[in-house]
Amino acid sequence: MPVTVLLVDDEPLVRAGLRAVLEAQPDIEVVGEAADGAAVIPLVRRLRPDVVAMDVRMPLLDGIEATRALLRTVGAPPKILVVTTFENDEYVYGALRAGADGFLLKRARPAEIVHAVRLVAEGESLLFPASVRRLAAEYGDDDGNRAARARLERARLTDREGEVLRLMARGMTNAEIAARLVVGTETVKSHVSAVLAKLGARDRTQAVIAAYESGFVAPG
Amino acid sequence: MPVTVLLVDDEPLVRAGLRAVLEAQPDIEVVGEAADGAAVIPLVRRLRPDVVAMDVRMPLLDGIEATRALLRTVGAPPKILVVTTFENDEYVYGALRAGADGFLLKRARPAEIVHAVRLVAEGESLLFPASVRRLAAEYGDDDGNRAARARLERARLTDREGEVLRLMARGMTNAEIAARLVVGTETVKSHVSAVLAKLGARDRTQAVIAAYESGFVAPG
DNA sequence: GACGTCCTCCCCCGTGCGGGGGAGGCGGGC
DNA sequence: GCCCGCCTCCCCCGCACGGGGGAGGACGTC
Repeated sequence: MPVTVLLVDDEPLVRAGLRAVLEAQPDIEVVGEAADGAAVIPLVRRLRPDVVAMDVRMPLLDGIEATRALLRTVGAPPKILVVTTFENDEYVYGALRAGADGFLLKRARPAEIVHAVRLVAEGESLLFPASVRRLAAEYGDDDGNRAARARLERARLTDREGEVLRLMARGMTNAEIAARLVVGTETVKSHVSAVLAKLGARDRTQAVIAAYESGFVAPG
Repeated sequence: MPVTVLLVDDEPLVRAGLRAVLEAQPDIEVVGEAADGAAVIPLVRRLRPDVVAMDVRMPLLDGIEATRALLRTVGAPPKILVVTTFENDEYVYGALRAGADGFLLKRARPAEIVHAVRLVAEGESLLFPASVRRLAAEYGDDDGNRAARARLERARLTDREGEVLRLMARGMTNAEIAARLVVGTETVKSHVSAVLAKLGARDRTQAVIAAYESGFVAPG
């Protein structure tokens, strides 16, 4: 009995690529595709896939909301493999908290992609090897997944800080951010300082760079 | 006689996607793949494809250098279709100047991708419709391609300015950039001011944002 | 009730940044 | 020959920024 997979990504090219890679395996079958998160639930109900390979950044309903919705509304939900372009994608951790079973980098080699699908299908939790290893090495912990998640939770920006960082990444000054959020500039300065500290950034420019590099904000 | 295509991209997933999309067409045949620019020339000599679909950002030899090398060393070179993630990618214009025949966004729909390959195979020059239309509208010119290229040439950063912007996008202060380039800080300030003016940015943070948004620098 | 977290706002203070000027040298193009 | 673009460096000046420190109120957890 083959592993059945549903592909969810807004880029047709990525779907075609995943389909080509996965269908080359005799024990994996792609049973459907969706271009946005909103279409996922009815498709899962109908197709009952073992695994959903889901992009995090999508129109209408993103991967986090789609994951949450799936686990809430579908009995015996499929395993959810979050597909992303960047390691340390802010959204990925959101998706993991929402209940996703693992994530996968788009730049992974076909063999890794296949491996990841098989692993989550078997019920294993999976963070992308490279980033897990790096984090484990960095914090001297051998229980990679759990430690990595915990650490990333601690360094996590608060809602307000994330909001401020997003506005910083749109090129706004502290005064403009203050006006937008209807608070004083001193408040914004506090949040900015917290963001800089948590991100290890020296100034707002470095913070914005970190936001782009981590995928916290995306170009385009 | 089908159109023969050689795929050049460092991401296996993108190659698989392009292959799946193009091979679905009876009149298009993918005759080979390469993962970096360095492998292109021998492959072109051997396979003689009609079209090379080439990523701009690649290890070893990027799309610009590969394009230049192809046109210089191969008799009766293939048509070159540059594949990119961002519109207004700095490298794309470099590739066009180097002699590429058109460019194509990765997020294009399969039909557009197929269309683009057919078009350049027939000898048409092609810039991605959306960006051409926007530029044409913006500058009130109906000769889209030519005007767009000319405009982008004028607003183009000088070599030094581009170098400075790249270092700005790595979070460096003016003093650090000056040390790196072995010039005075006043010189760097001049270049930074020029960059801000040409990019319409208010400060270095906005300039770095523009660099990311335009694909001048890429995350990851 | 005590504690922690988050959001809010306040002070002082040094400085990197960017604007507005100008200017010299050097190369290529007309 | 001349002009123009580019790279280099210089002056003055205002200010947004970021560090350091503190503090109050709201909310939830234990």
